Amino acid sequence: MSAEQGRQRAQAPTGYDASAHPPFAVTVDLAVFTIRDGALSVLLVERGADPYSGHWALPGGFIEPDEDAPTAARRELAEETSLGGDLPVHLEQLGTYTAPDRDPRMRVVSIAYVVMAPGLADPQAGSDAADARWWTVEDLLDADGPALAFDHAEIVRDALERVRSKLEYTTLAAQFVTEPFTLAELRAVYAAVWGLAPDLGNFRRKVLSTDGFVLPTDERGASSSGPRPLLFRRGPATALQPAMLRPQANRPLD
Amino acid sequence: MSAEQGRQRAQAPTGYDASAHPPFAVTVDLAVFTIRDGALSVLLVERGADPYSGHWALPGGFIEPDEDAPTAARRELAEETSLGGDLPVHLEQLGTYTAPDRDPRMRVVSIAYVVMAPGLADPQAGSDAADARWWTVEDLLDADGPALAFDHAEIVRDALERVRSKLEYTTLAAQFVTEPFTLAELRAVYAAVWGLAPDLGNFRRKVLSTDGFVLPTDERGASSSGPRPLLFRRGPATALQPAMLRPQANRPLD
DNA sequence: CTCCTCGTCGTCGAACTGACTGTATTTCGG
DNA sequence: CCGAAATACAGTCAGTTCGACGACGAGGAG
Repeated sequence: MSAEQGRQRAQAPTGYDASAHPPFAVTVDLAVFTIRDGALSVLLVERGADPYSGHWALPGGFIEPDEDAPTAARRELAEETSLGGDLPVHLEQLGTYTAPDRDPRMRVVSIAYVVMAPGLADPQAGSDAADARWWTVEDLLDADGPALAFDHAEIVRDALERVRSKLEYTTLAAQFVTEPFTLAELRAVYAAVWGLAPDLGNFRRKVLSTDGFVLPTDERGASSSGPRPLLFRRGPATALQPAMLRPQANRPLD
Repeated sequence: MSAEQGRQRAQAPTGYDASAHPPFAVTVDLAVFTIRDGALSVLLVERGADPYSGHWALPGGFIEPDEDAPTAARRELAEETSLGGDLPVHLEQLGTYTAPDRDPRMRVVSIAYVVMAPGLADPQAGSDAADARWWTVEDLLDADGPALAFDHAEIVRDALERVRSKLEYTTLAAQFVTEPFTLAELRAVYAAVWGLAPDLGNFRRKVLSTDGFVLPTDERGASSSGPRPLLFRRGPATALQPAMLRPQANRPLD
């Protein structure tokens, strides 16, 4: 809501007294995932200014006066990764983080977004960041991994869980591979995100029997040894029904 | 994020110039669902001030300087429904709505929450609202239903879809009934939310075979005719694995 | 006493899954 | 040129869950 407060504070119905409300800054933060060398990775930037100078953080920035949050997210994504809005990246809102002390300077609420994209190039440190690079999730979550700025460790945890669960019941894995792709490449996405590869035969059966998950082409890719695998493109389907379960989570009712 | 902008705007590292950023107001809006007389219903308040004076809207209000969004949501909930924080209501963040022109007075972003609670009493119009009452979802979505203020129609749509899908793969339905409850009452929740009741026998089998969904008591409730049904309480389980599918969505791969 | 309602329990075939085996195709080492 | 290794792809089989449906029995209404 927004207008109830006009009533609640007994102000003039049409006027608005900004001083009656605490000043908020609103930003977007991006948890950008890709798969590099078979490992699920997140894009982080090294902060060059206080607070948290020298710490790694999620890319992000303020929402401009005339743009909404998705637009701001796409703009920041383009600035940080040279990913244009035309690339088939998946971008979805994760949640909003509002702890009053999450930024020591002032009251900032951050709208976090999850981005999933096929193998991206190494970023160059933007003009505003000391450094920028991909971190594998494994390195990031390691005990002696970097301590992230603000509450970004929490955001990364939530984003990771979102990605992992979305692979179960959507066709989102196809967003992580470049077209055309083989089924082995698609399976490698699941292996990288879940840490455990689904059974090869059952995976093929599931993907191919789900109408519109992948579209077969009439081409075959290269092979280091063995038959040349058929190439596919992304299909129009978005939901997986029933879900594809993560291998380790298969015994929920025992 | 929040501090990147310090860099991006080349400000002093520790200082912060609020005037460099657009002033945002941040509110929470609540989509409170309950089941009354077998119908899924949403709580709305009638606005008593411009803009949208006379229109129905979701309850909500500003976030105070020293509280986070969940705290603000609980506070507004208590103010609007006399639901204390002790009642077993489910409250979860739905998403944040940021269209620049969603409030004609100033820039407002709203963090929407979904609340699910057992049958609630009729609200009395708060001191700040012209009126407040429950609307059945059916009446609300009807062609000649009320036009909601701001973008609240969109929020209600999203919230409704959230509730419907959450019933599929979580034990959330138990949050809509008062303890102790019968399986028929629990099934009526699914019927009200989905608009179609799951098969009785299969529903029993699913609920009872899901460990920790409901806990049997040694009491039986009243019955207008027939055997007296066993009473249950909510169990500790939260996830449903595999999911319980909405009846009309059972043929996804045909 | 009888009808009717509804809680409870059981059955059956279809669909899906996990685990596994088998076969064909290609490259590479010798 | 030939065999070994690796890989794509197809198929089998038992176990589980699901939708659909029917049977039984306890209680109240007429």
